Amino acid sequence: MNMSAESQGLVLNISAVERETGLSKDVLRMWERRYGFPKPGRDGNGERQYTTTDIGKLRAIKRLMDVGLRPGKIIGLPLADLNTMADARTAMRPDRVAPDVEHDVLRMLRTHDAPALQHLLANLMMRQGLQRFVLDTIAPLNRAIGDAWMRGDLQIFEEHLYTEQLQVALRAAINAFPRQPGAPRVLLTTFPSEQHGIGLLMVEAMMVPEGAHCVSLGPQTPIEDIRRASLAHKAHIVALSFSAAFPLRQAIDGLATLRRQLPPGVTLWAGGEMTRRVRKTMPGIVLIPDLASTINALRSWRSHWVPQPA
Amino acid sequence: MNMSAESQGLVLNISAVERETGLSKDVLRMWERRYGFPKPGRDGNGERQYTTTDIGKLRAIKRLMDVGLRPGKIIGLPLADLNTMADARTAMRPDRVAPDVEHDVLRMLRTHDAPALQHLLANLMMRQGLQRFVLDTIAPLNRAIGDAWMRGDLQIFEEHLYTEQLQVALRAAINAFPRQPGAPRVLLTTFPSEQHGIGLLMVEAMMVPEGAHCVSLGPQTPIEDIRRASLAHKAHIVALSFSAAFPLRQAIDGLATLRRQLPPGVTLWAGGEMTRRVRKTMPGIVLIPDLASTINALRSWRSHWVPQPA
DNA sequence: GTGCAACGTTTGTCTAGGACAAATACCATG
DNA sequence: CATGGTATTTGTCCTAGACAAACGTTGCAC
Repeated sequence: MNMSAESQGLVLNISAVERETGLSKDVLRMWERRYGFPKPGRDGNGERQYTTTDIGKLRAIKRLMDVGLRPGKIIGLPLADLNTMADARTAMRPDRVAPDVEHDVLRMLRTHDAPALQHLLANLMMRQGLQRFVLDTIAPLNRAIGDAWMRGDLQIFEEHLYTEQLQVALRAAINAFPRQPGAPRVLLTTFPSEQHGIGLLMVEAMMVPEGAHCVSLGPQTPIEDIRRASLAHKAHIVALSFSAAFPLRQAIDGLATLRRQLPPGVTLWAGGEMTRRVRKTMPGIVLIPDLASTINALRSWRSHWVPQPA
Repeated sequence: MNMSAESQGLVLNISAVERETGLSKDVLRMWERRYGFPKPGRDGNGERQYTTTDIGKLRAIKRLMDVGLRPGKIIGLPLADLNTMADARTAMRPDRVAPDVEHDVLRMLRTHDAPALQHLLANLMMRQGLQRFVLDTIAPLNRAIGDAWMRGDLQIFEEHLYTEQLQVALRAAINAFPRQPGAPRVLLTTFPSEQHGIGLLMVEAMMVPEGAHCVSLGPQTPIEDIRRASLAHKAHIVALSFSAAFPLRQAIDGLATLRRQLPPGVTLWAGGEMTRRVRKTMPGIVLIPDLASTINALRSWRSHWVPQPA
């Protein structure tokens, strides 16, 4: 009778879990059938009642999947092991954001203090310069925010608030650079099934100080539209961004198709976490494994490019 | 054999329709069972294949539902009738955005030209002033964008682009006003099941020029958190925003609960399209049926309010 | 070793109809 | 006119089976 209730006695229905974890109802039911986790209790009406403990483990799994691991390999592991794996991944990366900055940002997000966050971001940007700001502060901060969400330290809409404020800050900084007409014109976008658009803005922030003229189409542009836009803008480079979990085959097929559709003189770049999983060599496609490489790739392009006769 | 293929021969699976219309897969299947619409063809594997014509009608139905109509009443009507109803609604409203502004904004969205849109919005705002900008330009523009989406003139992510740019413009304008310490403190948010947050920003834009000190929690704040935040910020007014389709009973119950939890000295406002559907009188709750009323409500509050002894 | 095709395995999404509760509309009563 | 009860509408959840896309691995050719 007085068995210890789940911490705080909170139960969530399957919709709430879908919202909290980003895993579809179908997937949640399927995992229960196949792997036996999560195995929620049922209410009087036979409907699933998930616990906050379930949410924690599901989030950890989701986060590891987002960096390429497969659910079957990790779903049986205890939460502690999952956290160990996630920690190992973050420890692997040399770039860590200053602890006090991370702490401040999390506090502002939890109190929904958008103006303060905006002020902090602007301040850091002015101090570091746009490129270092993106590389040294934003990239690791993104990971820190993701980890905080996994631990349940942030609500999903608090993560959205972060993304939104970051976009405001980056856009303002990018717009502050004057457009140089003679510079290489770069078309930025993602394939239709790619959700994450923040990477585009970060790439743009890396390139604009180098004197590139960026045209961002936003995320999710159909291949045919990419082709048309590249012609319309007379782009020299078409750059696509892929998040870590993007289906490899779909990316390779899409890139090959796009490569065939683009004029040979147009350079095609593929960047983002996904590109580290690529083993094949793809003729006519330049892989950009991390943000810092963007600058080298641009300089390399400049040294090889021969102005085309109109 | 050579029967006319659907216009452009495009077919969409149920996931694509969910994404394009915002109607869940369950709802799409249920409507097919109950009302016989939409009745998609099937591919070799028995999976539903919707046509672009289906999408058009589904969007029209969704849009009319979002203003309070029920699906059973309208799902049998031909598309022309649905459009007539939608047009009648827009014609009813006296506020229409200037046709050339609407045209320009749609063009910029279709070409994904965020900087141009930003420039246009900033320009209009400077010319009209913040309050008139919100009332005369943004409110009708929002409806125009929604209608364009219904007609299929805009992709879903182009609508998102609009929302995003609008937020940038409004936030910048709001931040430009100095914070007056002695003014009434207004806490702005929505209930957890309410998705639409842009209304909050518009309310804030209406109030800040009146000298109010607004604290926006963003959308989806649990009732208990609203209570705590109102105490923490010593709010004089707590203002909630509800979109047109918000479940009436849930709003009334939630408002009654919140009213009981808040100190009697704190004024409780309920605004947004939904409030026009309210018939009951709710003691201790002020209904704000439209944006323009915000200013009157604020002046009324000022004239009635007696400073509380600390 | 490197590149590539063919295979088995893993994984997500789709299908069907049944059931029920939340939300609403309608109607009667104070 | 306001409140409360009843009928109807409507969305979400349930089970369990099926299949294709994505993945990793193996074997073969260079």
